[in-house]
Amino acid sequence: MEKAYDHTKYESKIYQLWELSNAFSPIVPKSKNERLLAKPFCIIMPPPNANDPLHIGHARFVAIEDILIRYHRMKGEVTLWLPGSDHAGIETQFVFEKKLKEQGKSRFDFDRDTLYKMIMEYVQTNTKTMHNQLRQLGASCDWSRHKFTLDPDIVQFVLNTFKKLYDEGYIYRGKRIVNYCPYCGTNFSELEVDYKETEDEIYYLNYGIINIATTRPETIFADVAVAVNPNDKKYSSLIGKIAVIPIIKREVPIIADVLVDPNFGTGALKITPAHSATDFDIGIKHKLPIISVLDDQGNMTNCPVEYLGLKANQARKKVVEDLETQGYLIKKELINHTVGHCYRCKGTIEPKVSEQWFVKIKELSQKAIKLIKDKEIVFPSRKYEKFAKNWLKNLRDWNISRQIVWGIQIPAFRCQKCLEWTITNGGTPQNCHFCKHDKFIQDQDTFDTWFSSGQWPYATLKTTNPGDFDFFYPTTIMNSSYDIIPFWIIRMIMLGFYETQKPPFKVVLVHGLVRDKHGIKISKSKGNVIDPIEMVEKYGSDALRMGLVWGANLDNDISLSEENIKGQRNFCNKLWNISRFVLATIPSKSIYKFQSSKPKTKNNSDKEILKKLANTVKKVTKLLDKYRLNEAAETIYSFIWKDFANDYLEKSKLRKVEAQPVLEYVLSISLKLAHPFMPFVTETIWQEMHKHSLEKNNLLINSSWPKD
RNA sequence: GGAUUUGUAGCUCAGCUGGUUAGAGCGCACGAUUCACAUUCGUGAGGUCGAUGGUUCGAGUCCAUCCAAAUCCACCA
Repeated sequence: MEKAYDHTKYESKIYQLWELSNAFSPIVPKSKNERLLAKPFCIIMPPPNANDPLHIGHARFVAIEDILIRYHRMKGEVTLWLPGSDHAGIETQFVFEKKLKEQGKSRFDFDRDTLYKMIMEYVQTNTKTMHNQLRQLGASCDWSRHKFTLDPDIVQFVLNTFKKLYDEGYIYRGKRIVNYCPYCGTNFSELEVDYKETEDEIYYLNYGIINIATTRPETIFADVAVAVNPNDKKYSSLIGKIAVIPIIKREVPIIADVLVDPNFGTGALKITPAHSATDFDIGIKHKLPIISVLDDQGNMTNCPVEYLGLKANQARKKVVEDLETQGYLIKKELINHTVGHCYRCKGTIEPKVSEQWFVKIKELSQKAIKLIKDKEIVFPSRKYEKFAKNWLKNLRDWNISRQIVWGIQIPAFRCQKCLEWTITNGGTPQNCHFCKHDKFIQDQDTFDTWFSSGQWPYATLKTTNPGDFDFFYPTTIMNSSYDIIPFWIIRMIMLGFYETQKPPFKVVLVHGLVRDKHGIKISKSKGNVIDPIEMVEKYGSDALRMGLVWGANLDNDISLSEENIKGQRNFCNKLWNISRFVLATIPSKSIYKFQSSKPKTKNNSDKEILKKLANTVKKVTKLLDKYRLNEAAETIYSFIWKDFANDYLEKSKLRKVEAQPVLEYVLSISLKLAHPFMPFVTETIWQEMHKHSLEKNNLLINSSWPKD
């Protein structure tokens, strides 16, 4: 063995050794009796987006899940970690369009099929990179069961669920205000809109007998009413009377609604249902018509001819000029208010009325809440349980259509004759239910990516090996960072229970984000990005993994510094050198049987270290069962470095031959304890130890978890 | 406006159901050196656990109030 541990020499070889021995692929017991005795342990990996290399956040979840997986595998449970990748709808299409733009092209240069094929190729290349990166991180997942969200069998499940939801009355098509991005050409869910404080001009306008204030004068042509608060005394005499829209001189009613804030602007609000969410709600309540003055490209329409075709901000300028010359502009002032921006392209979101597919959420979310209340789904962290329940409680109907190509096209077919919709689970229908016509056009929209990933746990297990679903479902643990609880975790609970009448997982293990060494959020613009693969190459996978669980408990965000990773690299080297010391006196050619059971001894320092070892085993086991990975890691670190190396090993130098059995025993148990955290260095040492062993295929990964 | 969380050593953070002199890593100071390891070893400095009250035999831990900070959600004409 060399003087220092050089991870670059061993890591990829060790991973190959595991993969070739099928160590990651569980064998589901065939007979009923065997199955009753076997204990399943299953984690479905949150499928990384197939559009970019892995970032440090992925590395954290890989570390966490791999630690748990290896621990349970060593405990003898039938352990499956199922890897996957996510087509990640809008995200991926956006990343891809950025690449197109670099080549001076756009999505409008291609037809639907071509664009889809191009993105698919791009995604497949990325997926390969991602898989190799997962290998570099040491992920002991079962590659033979890998699934992709656009695998045909997965897609079929998603289509079936949509059809079932439709048949059972959970799906409807409705007019709603959606967050439309004219640049991206699609709408976004509420969660995908960033609200930013913006300084804008607000214009006070004369509407005949009443004055209003607005930041969007270009939409006055879409006004259908003026509303005041019913308790606002200064306007009570005007309710029911008529206001007049400037320039076009259209008469609209003055109505009363509690949603109007009497202290804002003039206390009177122009109602524009097509371009504002609040106005839309008020419009529905008062049965007002909807007039839209902006088309899908964000150009003016349904307005006087001089504004036709202008962009909203151009139109605004011109309208304001005209209002001023015609004497309708009373005053303008600057205000700070929040405006929705597209989280992808950062452009202004245009609230827009459009027809979308919705899932009725109430019943589904109530059942999900009940599963959590009944502890059928357990959140070890109280705060994230509250977070998830709170989200479920406040969910609104779920808009699942997106106006993009990259995704699963919605199986909704519109009859060309009567324009009614027919829903299938994939194929074009034979005849229209309503008029018997046989020509259809399929909806161009695709599903929200979370609608398909929300079905991930059962869709994957039902499409891998026969028997997987029965044995592994409900899965044991779902692990994710807290930021995708609203998008993903709660959707999986709702759809999983809807489809299987069982929770999709028993435990939701939520972890925090990775931050830089000062606790600052990592972002490209701040330049504090930590590339996991760079760290692996520099310090080794084991060091990075330890760094990612070290120092902060799972719930909280973790501050990761290169110094910390370096310190863990030093720990790997410490373990390496302990082994070098222990193995130094072993004859190198003959067959050697290592001390694998607890040695009998009368020596006091022997007894002391054996006792400390037993306590450490007990403590680490308990901590791992409670998901307190940071404390477990620290316990192992401190035992190996302080108790074993600095204390016992130093003392043993005077009596090396006599102490040899204890040294061997403590080393082998230490390797087992450390293996889930630092799989590469521990396996490398194990292989070194068993070079001349009689047992074939003696892999640490397959060994058993220590008991005392 | 609603919800959640945090405040412990210079920095980043552990400390689970309350129980001796409050811990780790990094950093800092001093010292050691052909020893398995300089990716090392030894010694040490450094904290009235955000503040004030309360419960208790006993509070970093539980309760109340206050101060400071963070995150998420809603609204903004």
